[in-house]
Amino acid sequence: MDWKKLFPQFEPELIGLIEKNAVERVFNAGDVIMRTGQYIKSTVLVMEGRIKIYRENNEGGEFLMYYLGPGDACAISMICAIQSQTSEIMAQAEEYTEVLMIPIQLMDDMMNKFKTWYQFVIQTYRSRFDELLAVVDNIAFRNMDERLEFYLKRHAGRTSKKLIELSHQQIADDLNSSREVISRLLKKMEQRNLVKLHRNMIELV
Amino acid sequence: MDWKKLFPQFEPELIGLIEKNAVERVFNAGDVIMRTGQYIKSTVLVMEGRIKIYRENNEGGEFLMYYLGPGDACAISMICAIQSQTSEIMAQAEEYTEVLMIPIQLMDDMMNKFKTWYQFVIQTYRSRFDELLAVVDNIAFRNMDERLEFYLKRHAGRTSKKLIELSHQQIADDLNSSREVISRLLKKMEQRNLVKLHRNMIELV
DNA sequence: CAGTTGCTGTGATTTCTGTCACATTGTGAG
DNA sequence: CTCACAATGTGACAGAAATCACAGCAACTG
Repeated sequence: MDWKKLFPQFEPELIGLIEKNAVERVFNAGDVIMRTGQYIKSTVLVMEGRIKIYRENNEGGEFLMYYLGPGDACAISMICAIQSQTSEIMAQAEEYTEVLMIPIQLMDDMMNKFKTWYQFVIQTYRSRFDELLAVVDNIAFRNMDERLEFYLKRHAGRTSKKLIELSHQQIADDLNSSREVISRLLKKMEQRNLVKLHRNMIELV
Repeated sequence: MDWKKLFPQFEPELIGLIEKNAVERVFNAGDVIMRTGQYIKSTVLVMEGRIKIYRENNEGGEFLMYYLGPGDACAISMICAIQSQTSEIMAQAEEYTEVLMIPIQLMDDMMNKFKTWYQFVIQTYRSRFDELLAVVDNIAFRNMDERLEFYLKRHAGRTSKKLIELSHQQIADDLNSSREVISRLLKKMEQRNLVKLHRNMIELV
């Protein structure tokens, strides 16, 4: 595994420590990686794939917060790991995904010894906090049409493709909306020449 | 100032360092402490009073995220301070407020030297992240009536009073709603015997 | 006390979104 | 090809909330 390329800032000693202690795990598309209320015992580094971090409410509704990709770490797993607390979110693999699980016992040590790790943790907090702020902005101030555009752009940005392979139902779930609403809004976007609609796929133009 | 009582976990050496370097600042009700886009040069510890952390959008709407009280620290100022970045939020004193401003230059040093500081920072991140999660839950899954109840309870919890001195307009602003909607919902709550309404004041029962 | 100002109550209307019902279309299995 | 099923399109309706219009009421000012 050449996961070190994803974290070029880490010093060799830190990489050695991680390699010696971390466990590699693999998930397939749809696998649930972390569940609301679950006890956390490791910090997660993403090597490959794409993890969806979302919130679930008791009535079956769900709400996408953000994605983690290669080189990202789960901020929540870091916080919870350090304090040995439970998580309040769901994490699910969107595609084939490989992660490194670092036992929480190492966290304190790594924070103290390695400046690059400490900075990486801070950077991770900052990024996730910002993403969460963007999410709050969207649901607080924007209507569904704008939220949908934001969603599609973010999705395209991640995969850097012009093609988004999602059904309307999946999008509706992520936005905690309903399929009909999404279908209608997408049709309007098509009429405005922003997208082209295909089966199970949306093309940005 | 006996601010040390608010942070009993800090070791004497850390307290000494803070006392030597931090600047005390005072704000009156309504003073803006931090503005969107403003450059951050200090980490803020709250000694007394109450600070409202909220988001503003370009069309004049605002949206309350959470409050900071005595013993709290501003997570955003910590993150931004460490990375010398700008903030994306507004902070405003809700009442007479005293804070300690710790220059960012000290942050790295304190994180390395003092385990209690490091743990305090982590604890702060965790708390704010959780609060933000609760906010997301509310706007994503709840209607205005439930959000209003949550808002009132949180407000009462903070001040540990049964009396909430706010106009309907202020509440509407915090929830990014309109006065009429809030008035109507409060009336309904009064009919359900959850509150009593007075001028500029709401009484929880 | 009269006048002004700000807070609250309430109806009418509109927009956005969610829900139900059902039609249509694409795709793969047999 | 035909059937079955999943994805999509669309109309009708319902409910939440924003907006507009205006009335009543409390509190302060001079």
